[in-house]
Amino acid sequence: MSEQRRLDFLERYPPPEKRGMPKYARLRAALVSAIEGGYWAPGAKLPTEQELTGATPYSLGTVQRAMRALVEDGIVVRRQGSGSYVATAPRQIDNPWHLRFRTADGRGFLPVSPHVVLRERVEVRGPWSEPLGQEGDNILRVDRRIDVGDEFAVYSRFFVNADRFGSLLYRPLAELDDANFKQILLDEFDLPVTHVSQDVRMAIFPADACEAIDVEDETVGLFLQVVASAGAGDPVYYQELLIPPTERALHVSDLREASET
Amino acid sequence: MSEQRRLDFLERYPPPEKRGMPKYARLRAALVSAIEGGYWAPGAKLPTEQELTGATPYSLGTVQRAMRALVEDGIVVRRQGSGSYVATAPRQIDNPWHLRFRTADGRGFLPVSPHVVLRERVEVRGPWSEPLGQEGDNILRVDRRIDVGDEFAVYSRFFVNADRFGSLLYRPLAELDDANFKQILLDEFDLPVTHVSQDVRMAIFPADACEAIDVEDETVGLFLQVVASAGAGDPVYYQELLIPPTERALHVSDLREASET
DNA sequence: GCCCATTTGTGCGTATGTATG
DNA sequence: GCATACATACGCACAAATGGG
Repeated sequence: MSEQRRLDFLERYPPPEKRGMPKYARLRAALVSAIEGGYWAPGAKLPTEQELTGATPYSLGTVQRAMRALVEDGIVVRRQGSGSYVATAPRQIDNPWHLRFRTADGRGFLPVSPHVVLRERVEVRGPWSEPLGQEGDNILRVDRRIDVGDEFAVYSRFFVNADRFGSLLYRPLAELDDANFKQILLDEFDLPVTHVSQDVRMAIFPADACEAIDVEDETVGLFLQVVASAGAGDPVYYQELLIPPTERALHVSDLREASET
Repeated sequence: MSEQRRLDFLERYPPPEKRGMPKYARLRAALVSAIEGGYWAPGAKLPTEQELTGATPYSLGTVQRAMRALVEDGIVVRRQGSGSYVATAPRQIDNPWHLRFRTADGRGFLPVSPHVVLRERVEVRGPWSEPLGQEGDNILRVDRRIDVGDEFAVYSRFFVNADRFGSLLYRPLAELDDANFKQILLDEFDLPVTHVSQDVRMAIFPADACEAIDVEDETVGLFLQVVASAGAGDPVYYQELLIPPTERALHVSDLREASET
């Protein structure tokens, strides 16, 4: 007889009931919530497929598809013949704004603290125009100064299509300070950001940015361009990051590449 | 009656017959080969699930799993009620050495041409030691100068565990010039590189690297550190790239993030 | 070394839902 | 309305790895 494992996670972390959301996605979401909420500690053994199919309204195939997705996320490790376990170093699910700097020991990331310095519609065209479908001034730009661990500051320019995501226009600025835009997209627009394209080079920073982040004019630093998309071909935002010279390394990806052998 | 679609791709692009390779992976590999080989043009309609299950030794579930993997790769687009199509801008499958620089128009990538300048065992420890499991001098280092589109050169330091991948030691250097190490890992060791962690910062280049890539001493440029893993927690190589100042943007990722909402 | 229960991995067949044209 | 085609879901069978006795 196998050891009894906790199976009431569905009560504590109920699966979302979004209309049209498939079962495997609901189960996956519930498991993610439970793991992030500490229901199972890192390294803990998860219920077996049998237990999950028995104690939940999900069939074996559905359970397996949800678990496979968690493995691809790096949240769960499965060992044939042994069991499924919470990954010991679960990857950060929400890497807000794609801005993570390594700590000195290389293991963690420095805390970031953003605040909005500008919000406006833009009519000029730029690298954002094509991916976001600019027509006239339907582009919303949000600039932020992002303090990184009391060491330095990064300047961020953020662009979305105002026709699609106009509700951002009417939020108070303070609310945008700490907003995880990915979370907003998922919660309010049901758009999961799944693809990220990032280009990096060195560049001379413009005067306004230098002033905003307290570096001297004409500073040369890292220039990062980000296009985030929902699904394979639906860009939802474009972002530019100006990172002054620092010893800290910017972590640009910890992502899956090709899938399933 | 539906239009007859070409179904002899399995003869022209036979699925690999690796022992223990699951069917869905073989079908996926065959489809990838056929698409990359031009059997179906971008935008072309692929055979339906029915046709595939009927004309191949694969069941519906297997076909669907292979197709879903292709969608996650961005190689195929599926539309319910319509069909499956080759993506019009299929992502580059093999981004050798993670070194791709945008062309001026931002659409393509500059050609790269590497050649080996050094191959040796190393005993000193470094950032590669922990992920690769260094014990004594069991680390193999391969340095290369990589010319990028006749414009500039990048210096690359590459590290693997010699105990695991010792066969690299005995290959002629010329053969390593153009080697796609990912392909070697897949073909000879059955190890698909699926995870890539990349950190970037600015750094002063050491004298030997400056000389090798024809830039002046003490040059400040991009410093990129890469850890590539097979599966969630099996690092297979560590790489450092020294990129001198250039207008060209380095493309650091076009990868999936979270999966299957 | 072997056997055996457990657990995940793969594969097949079927049924049903839903979007497309 | 209708046939087509992808999407989800279920149930079953067997293979393969694990871990303990």
